[in-house]
Amino acid sequence: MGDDHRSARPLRADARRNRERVLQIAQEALAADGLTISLDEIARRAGFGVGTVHRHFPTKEALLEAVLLGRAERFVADARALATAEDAGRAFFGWFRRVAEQAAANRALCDLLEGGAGLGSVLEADFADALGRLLARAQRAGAVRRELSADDVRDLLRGALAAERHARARGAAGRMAAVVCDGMRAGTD
Amino acid sequence: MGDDHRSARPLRADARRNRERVLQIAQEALAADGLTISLDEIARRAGFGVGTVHRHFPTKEALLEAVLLGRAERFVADARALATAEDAGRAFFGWFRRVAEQAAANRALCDLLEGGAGLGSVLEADFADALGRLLARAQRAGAVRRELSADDVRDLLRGALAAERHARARGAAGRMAAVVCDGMRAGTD
DNA sequence: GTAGAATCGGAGCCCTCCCTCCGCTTGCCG
DNA sequence: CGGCAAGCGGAGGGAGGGCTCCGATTCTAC
Repeated sequence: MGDDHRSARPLRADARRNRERVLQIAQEALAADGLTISLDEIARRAGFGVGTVHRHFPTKEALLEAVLLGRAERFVADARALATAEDAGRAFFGWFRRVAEQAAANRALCDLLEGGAGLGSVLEADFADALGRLLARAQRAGAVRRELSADDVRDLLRGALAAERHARARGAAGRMAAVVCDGMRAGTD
Repeated sequence: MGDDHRSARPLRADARRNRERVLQIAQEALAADGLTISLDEIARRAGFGVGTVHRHFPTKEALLEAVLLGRAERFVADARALATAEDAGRAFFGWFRRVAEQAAANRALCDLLEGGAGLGSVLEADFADALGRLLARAQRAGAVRRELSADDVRDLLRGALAAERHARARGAAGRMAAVVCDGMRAGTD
């Protein structure tokens, strides 16, 4: 559901440049400071007035969507691409760790995936679906414990994200997600 | 460090009752809604004016401390009591799971333990110390992977907490922390 | 070069929070 | 019971966040 243009006339050249700059700065600011950063602060960092930010992105949510939705969708696409991978266990664990590690590098993305249906309940449904398929195959292949449901794994991903986010700040990236993955493996205990 | 009274004269009977009631309602409200609940809302639920809440607890932080510090300290005491337990592995994992499960039942306690040094940097130090001892013994006993540092475990606890908190809302309490514990066990993979 | 449309800046509105202040009420001691 | 300190309620100050509005500015078609 749409940005805007396309139906109306194209943006003026300077406006298009400014829009790009807002997007760029917002992306950096969100990655560094998370979803709670204020639009005033983003405008300040970009060197614009608040009005300019609001004209291009009418609400804060619209800006978040423009910056983050694509990234989150990539995780879903990634999961779908692995739906028929040879090694179902490898596919599942690889995806899980990749999501945890990549999201951990971006505070806003973390906030988004950790939170409930904060942004895009549609995306959340797709995400759950893709995760469910990957999990089911991995379980049939005997690589993941049978008793874990898709909701369990969704919550474990939230946990891995929280752990990775903090660990990353101390230069221990990747290890926390690995521990959680080992916990999900079959035959442990 | 100190509530208040004791040095001054004792509270008037009605004031003491009211103080207890604020504490009681605040405890429930915080458990249900987390650290971000407003003092106005707590006052409203207790049936008092904001002024009354602020007289008994001069700042929001003071109220949080009165409600939560004791609970968090119990975790530290619990860890210390287990410092010489027979089975070091059992002691470590039991403690880890207990913290994750009990805190998961209380949103504010979760927020507190997940966040950095939000409240009581002294407590945080004690907490880290107690956790470190429990971990070191469990590792010497071969029950926990050697490569995990105390900071790693602290972050994994944050993760387990986040996972448990969400899982609890769907009636899957305890399972998430168990998975993380299995991931920390030695000899996996 | 110029007129007019598109864009911009940021003051300012509204809302939510924490906290303070003070006039009114209430328990308590003599 | 009377007086008064202790306690109470809640208006409102100050900070900060989202969003709007409109005069000033800048681009661009002609």
